[in-house]
Amino acid sequence: MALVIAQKSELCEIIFTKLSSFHLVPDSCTYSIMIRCHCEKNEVEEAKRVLFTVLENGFEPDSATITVLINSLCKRGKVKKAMEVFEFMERKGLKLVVQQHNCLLKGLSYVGKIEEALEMLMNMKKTNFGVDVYSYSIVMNGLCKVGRSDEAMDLFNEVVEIGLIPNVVTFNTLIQGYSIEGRPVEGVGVLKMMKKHECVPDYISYSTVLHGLLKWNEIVEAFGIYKEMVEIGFEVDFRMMRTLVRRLCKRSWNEKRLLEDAYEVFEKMKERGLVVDKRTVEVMVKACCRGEKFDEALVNLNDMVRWGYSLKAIAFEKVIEGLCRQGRVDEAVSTLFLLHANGRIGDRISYDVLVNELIAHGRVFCASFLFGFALKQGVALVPNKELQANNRS
DNA sequence: CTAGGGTTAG
Repeated sequence: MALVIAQKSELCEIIFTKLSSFHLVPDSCTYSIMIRCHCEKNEVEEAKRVLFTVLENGFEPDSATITVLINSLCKRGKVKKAMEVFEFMERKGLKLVVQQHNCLLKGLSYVGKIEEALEMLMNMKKTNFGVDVYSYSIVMNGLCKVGRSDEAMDLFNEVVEIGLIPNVVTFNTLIQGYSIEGRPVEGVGVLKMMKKHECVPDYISYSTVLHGLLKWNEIVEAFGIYKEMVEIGFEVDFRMMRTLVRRLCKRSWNEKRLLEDAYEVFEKMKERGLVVDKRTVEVMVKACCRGEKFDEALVNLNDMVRWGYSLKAIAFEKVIEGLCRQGRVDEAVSTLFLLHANGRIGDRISYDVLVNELIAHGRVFCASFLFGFALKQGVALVPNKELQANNRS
């Protein structure tokens, strides 16, 4: 079994053929492992042959063995063959247990025969072997995958009605269904429902909800779920965090309060040492400028240059203009040099704004120096009156 | 103490 798990099926088979030289006789458990071994190698016919050998040797193959075989067939979409095994066992007078029925349910859903799966589920209810929560979860998943979450929800209600206990997988299936159907907020509703059913949402529950909300652009809801995840201690996938930051930034243009939320997620990414791509930084800096948060913008520009990222000049230019507007001219000049350290050249507007702001502070000498510096960089500025006067003197 | 089985995401 260890060899099968380690995917060393060849070795497993060699040992099996050498059993007799150790005077060992395989029993039903050995055969069951061999069936799985062949299934792993996609040798279904071989697996079936082993099953027949088991029967010929007078062993009663136990249900776990049959499950492995049926499951392996179903997983590969060979539902018809699985049915054959199924019927063969019934002719032998062996009744199939709920696990095997469940494999078939999954197989039927997998090949798109969801109606047949539903019919089978209804028949299972009538037998002594019955149905369990796996059966329902499987069919619900089949329905969800084809955009029939309402029917999946009907089945969920049936689960509760007949006294089965839905588990985290049952709920996660519903969440996924709503997500792909474009009803992500109902996924949030399922999360709340779980708490009522005393089922603890897991990482998959939250991630699926968050992914759905992001996919359908429910950004404010998404941030709420993100916060819950952080509070619980789940590490949110960095790609989702990146999307969240960008969308919150975009939204903060019209809804100022969202800037803070965006920054919170952004900071968490840096704190976790995640690679923040330059596009996200640019969007974040842009949003900071728009929200007049130049300290934050500047901190990030500094970080980016230090880490060797080459950002678009516009990110710096917006900060320069903003700082000048606030009269923080020294920091604005520093930002200009930061831009140069980043390997780019400021545009005409940045130099214009800086020169004018320096003059406004009465620092004409600095303004002249900067003016000359701009010319050297090939940025053509139109000198204003003060500068001309200064240069004449 | 005593092998092997079925459900959810990106």
